[in-house]
Amino acid sequence: MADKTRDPVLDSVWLAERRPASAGHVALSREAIVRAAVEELDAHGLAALSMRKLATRLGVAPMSLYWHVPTKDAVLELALDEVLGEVGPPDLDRAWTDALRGLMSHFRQLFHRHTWLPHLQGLYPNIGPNAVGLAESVLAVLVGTGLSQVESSRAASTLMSFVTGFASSEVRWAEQSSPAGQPDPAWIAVLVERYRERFPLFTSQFVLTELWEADAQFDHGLDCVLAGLETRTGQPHR
Amino acid sequence: MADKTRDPVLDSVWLAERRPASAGHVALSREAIVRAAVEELDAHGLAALSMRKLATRLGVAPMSLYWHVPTKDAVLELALDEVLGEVGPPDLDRAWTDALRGLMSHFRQLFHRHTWLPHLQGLYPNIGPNAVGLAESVLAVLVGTGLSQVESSRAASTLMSFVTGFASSEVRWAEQSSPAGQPDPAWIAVLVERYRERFPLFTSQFVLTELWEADAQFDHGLDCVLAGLETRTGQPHR
DNA sequence: GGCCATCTCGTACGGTGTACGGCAGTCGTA
DNA sequence: TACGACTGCCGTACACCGTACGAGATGGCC
Repeated sequence: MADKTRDPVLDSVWLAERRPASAGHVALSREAIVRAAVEELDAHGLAALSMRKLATRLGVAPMSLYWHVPTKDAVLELALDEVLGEVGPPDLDRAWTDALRGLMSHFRQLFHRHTWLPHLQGLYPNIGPNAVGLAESVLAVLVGTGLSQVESSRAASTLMSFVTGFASSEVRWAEQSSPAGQPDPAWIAVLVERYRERFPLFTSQFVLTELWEADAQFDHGLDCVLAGLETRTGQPHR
Repeated sequence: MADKTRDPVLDSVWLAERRPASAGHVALSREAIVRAAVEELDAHGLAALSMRKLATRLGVAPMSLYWHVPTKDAVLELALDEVLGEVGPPDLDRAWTDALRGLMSHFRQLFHRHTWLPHLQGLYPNIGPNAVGLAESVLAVLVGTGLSQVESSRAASTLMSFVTGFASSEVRWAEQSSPAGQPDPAWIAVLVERYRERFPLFTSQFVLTELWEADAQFDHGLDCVLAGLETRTGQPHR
């Protein structure tokens, strides 16, 4: 589905008209469907979500969903934006770097809570209210430093790119690591064995235990981006 | 498919044994399948790729593919790594920032050539030879600056995170823009109309034509990350 | 010739998204 | 009160998917 001849943005749920709201009773609603979808995704992942299972979870026949929602893709698009709403507004009283750090950290946590998120990130244009709200938050902080609008936009794009890229690959690796964070030694051994001569730098990474600290890795990267931004703002770091 | 009960990494093609190579003639091979898959993906996108169509393209019955390849996911994993091989080795004679710029620029171009790439990026652990080779290249440049291994790894992660994040969202937007780069004015109008009061900073971005220059945006972001890196290396920028 | 490994394929199963039309209930109007 | 129109729910059906299973074809080696 996700493609076919469907235009990725002109068919976006966010651009289509919503069905006129009813006066009478409900028993089912777009909101309930999206909520159930998020639960199902959190519990069983993207591949396990089907319209039939979703309907079952809601105690309803499969085709009933299609009154409230035009297509399965729409459900996913709505679910994506739904969780993006969990990032709160920025704290504009703190230093701009700290405000951004807070925002980005919350954003990253989303990927941990909803590990299906990276799988959707590349699929839809993010133009839902919560996605846009997040962008607005980031921009607000940056504009507050005195940066021009163009510079702020560029900085926001850079920041968000880093965090989505980082979180996506982080989740991918975390999916097959022990809770403590170390990867499974069994396949690490296979990997190292296979690549040792050809890729010595890559394989020798696996013995550096500092690198398993994902939080430190993230902070390091974020600090780096912020430091780079700073060379353009002239504002003091930290 | 992509999930089910499948473990994302222990079932990776790269960790499984390959079928012993044959002596006799071939008529079909893993390599041919992967090549055809990339062609099909380039031409019609991820959603349009099915094992049946792939088989048709190869002039073969659907189930014949399964001798050379364990599953459809494996095909996608192989296709992903295949195109990653298009990024050449780094030019170690240039300044380290320029070497990285070259590498990252090639990497970004991959996403333009193969727009299905972001859809796969979040799905599999990238442990194919070409993915690892790319990581090795980046590490080689960084280690060459005198950075420690840990610092180099961190820097590489930051860099790659930015580029994948940037390229993914870039492709998502590009998919529904005119070749010249401007987005479709029709839905822009809808978007602006809907969000004007709530998200003034976001909506006002659309009139800033400088922001349509994706290349400039990318260079800006990359420069920013490199500048941040530099504050740690002590090496001169540019 | 006989055997075995390699490779191709036909059939079939259980799943998917969703088009289409039917049906029950509610509401606005007369 | 009668009656359409509309809202919301759903049963059936279709085309398509990934792939398990086992049969058959082909070739090299003893």
